[in-house]
Amino acid sequence: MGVVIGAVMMENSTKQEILKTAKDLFNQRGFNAVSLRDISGVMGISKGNLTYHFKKKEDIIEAILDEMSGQYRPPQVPQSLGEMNALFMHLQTMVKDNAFYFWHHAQLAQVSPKIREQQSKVYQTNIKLFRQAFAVFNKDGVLLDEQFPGQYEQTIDSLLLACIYWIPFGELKQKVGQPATFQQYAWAVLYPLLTEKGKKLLQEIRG
Amino acid sequence: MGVVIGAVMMENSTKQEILKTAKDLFNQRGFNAVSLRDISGVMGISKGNLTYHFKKKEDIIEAILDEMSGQYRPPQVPQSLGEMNALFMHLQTMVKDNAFYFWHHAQLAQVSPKIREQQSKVYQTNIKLFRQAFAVFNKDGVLLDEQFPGQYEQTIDSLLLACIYWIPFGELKQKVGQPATFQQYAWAVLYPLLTEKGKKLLQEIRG
DNA sequence: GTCTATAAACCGATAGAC
DNA sequence: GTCTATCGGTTTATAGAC
Repeated sequence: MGVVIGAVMMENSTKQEILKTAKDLFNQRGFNAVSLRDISGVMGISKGNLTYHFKKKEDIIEAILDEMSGQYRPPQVPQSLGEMNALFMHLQTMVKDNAFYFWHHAQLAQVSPKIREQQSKVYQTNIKLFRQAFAVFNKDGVLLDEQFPGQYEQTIDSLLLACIYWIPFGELKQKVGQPATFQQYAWAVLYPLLTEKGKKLLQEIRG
Repeated sequence: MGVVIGAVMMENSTKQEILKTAKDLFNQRGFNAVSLRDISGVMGISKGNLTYHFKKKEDIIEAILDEMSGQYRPPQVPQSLGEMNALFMHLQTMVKDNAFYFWHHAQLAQVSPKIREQQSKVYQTNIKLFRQAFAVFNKDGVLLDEQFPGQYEQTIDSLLLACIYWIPFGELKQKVGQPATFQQYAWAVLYPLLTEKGKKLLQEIRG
């Protein structure tokens, strides 16, 4: 939508170009190190033109996030450990492609209430997804019963925490050893909760 | 050291006062929302005086971190699950008292290489600590053997990840439910790796 | 040490000409 | 839509009086 003909196409192409350039620069230099002048400079347009399309830096980051969440297709509830593994890989790719966002996740929540709201919404969506998946796995006899009240909930939180902060944590590790993938963290947390049946199934999936 | 008599005491007291005020403001308003003018204004000193002691904002944050790591006593390797629980509570208190640092953990790594270096050092220290603790627990028969190569290592990473990012993650959760403590996350991750003996011991400790 | 005063360089943001 | 010009605010830095 928006991309129709001639003049209208132009309208959006500059706007889209700004978002693309901004995202690239954020990924390269970090959100704080990128000024509006940098973006317009790289693009070869004037700062005035840039602020015509986006009044504030805040508006740019919000537009990028809107685009991100627009592209994001809420995945189906995984019905098997194989589908769970696919979900982990999907999340990992998504995080990698939007590294700057997860690098600045905490800070961006402080930038605007809208971003804060969106983060909260994504968190709620994902926690529901995992809750349902855990219920399925437990019913299918691949996931152990809760060993104490709240175990599932806290395990899910550990998974989401690892997903969100995997990027900056990996950077922290870098000098010590090669950073693990999110997939590895996720299965390491989940593995001890699997039944014998579940463990065998996982081994088949991951080789 | 440095605090001796008269004039010499004065030298450091202003410097210390700046660090204390800056840290308080960072905790209250967030690192980015605090200007040098804010700090000098709250203290009732001139900006010129502030920049006499610290040339750049970067220097202030580095000095605060130096002080933090100076105060930090590297704990003994926990020899029992009770001592492990005490370590978790100690870490939790430390994180809470320096909330601003963990809120901005990823961003501060980008501010200066020195901070990045210090974070990496702390990470290395802690990973060693947990490795040794895990070995002790396994020898004492309260921790299961590794069920796959790297399980201990990745479990430790999950613990450290939760420790570092517990504060911003708790803020994200806030609207959904009451945030769990770091202690809760830590034991939720560790519990499934405990032997029956270990699980019983833990129940006695935590009630 | 502490203060005032000042200036350069940069930032986000706005107004108005074309 | 795009541009130039400009504003107020910030960090950073320097000078010099007390």
